[in-house]
Amino acid sequence: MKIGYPCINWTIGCKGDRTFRLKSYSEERLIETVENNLNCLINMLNFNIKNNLLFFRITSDLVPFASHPICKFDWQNHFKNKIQEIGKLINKNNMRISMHPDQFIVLNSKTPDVVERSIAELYYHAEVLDLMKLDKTAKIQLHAGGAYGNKKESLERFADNYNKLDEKIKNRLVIENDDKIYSFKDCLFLHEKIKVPLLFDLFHHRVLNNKESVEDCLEKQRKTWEKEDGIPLLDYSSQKVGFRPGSHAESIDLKDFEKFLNDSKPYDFDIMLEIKDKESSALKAINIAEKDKRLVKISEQNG
DNA sequence: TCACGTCAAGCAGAT
DNA sequence: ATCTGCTTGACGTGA
Repeated sequence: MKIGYPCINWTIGCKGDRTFRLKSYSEERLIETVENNLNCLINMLNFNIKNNLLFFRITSDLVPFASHPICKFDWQNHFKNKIQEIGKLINKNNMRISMHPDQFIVLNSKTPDVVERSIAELYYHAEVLDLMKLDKTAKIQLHAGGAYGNKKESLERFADNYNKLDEKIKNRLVIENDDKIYSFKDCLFLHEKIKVPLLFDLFHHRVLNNKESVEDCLEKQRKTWEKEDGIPLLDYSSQKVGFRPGSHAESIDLKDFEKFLNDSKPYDFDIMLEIKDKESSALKAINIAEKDKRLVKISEQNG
């Protein structure tokens, strides 16, 4: 078990997700921004290593407009050395990495143009991880998409489009249950069709489910991951009290987290804390998890 | 230096 | 029809 937080770190004053307006696109601007983002990523990774946070989600904004037609720049080659350096840092410290393309990426859209642009964006994500020379355990997590009034048909459309994807993307894509449309059970249906690994989002499951126990989901999830995919990934969050169901908490509910750690034995997985205060909650979580025999520690790996 | 309108992209649900 | 949320504010013009 490794624990981490997504994309940005509020402590070190450098977030690595800088972007700019499409209107002000230029090659110089792109280079300058990516340079900044990669340096920040290194800083965040070093912070994480120091604090035993060995799971991290890399922002989709690392290379702004990478999949947009406006971008003709060969950023892959230009930043090859620096990206490889980052990959070495990750591999040396045996860190787990994920990425999460945002809401515009809809593989089962009824609009062919949306699907095409989504695939381009997925390709960009895969390229970042490939350039870092990370193995198949580094994953790109995506929701199943829209419902369009017919969930079954929409899942079948997802499966059809998935089957046409480049291996480069298929190697890394995993599907996550959401809190509005596709429950974990729906994702299992998808897994049966295309054998894609499933990422279990505990919080989404609490909002949208089919009355299955968490243990039941963890058992079924485990079977969707092959050995080379690594141990399963899990998103953890808790409800922001007084806000709409599904609203993410500002900081971690430690009692709930501790209870989940106890209840989830003997399953092993890496946990992404989707909590708004980021590393602050992650550090508290690590403190609690230190008592758990499942936790992988940096000293043990290097020793 | 700061206020504030707007930002590449999709979809669903609430208002 | 328009707004909000999603993993999250922050870019950039105008004064």
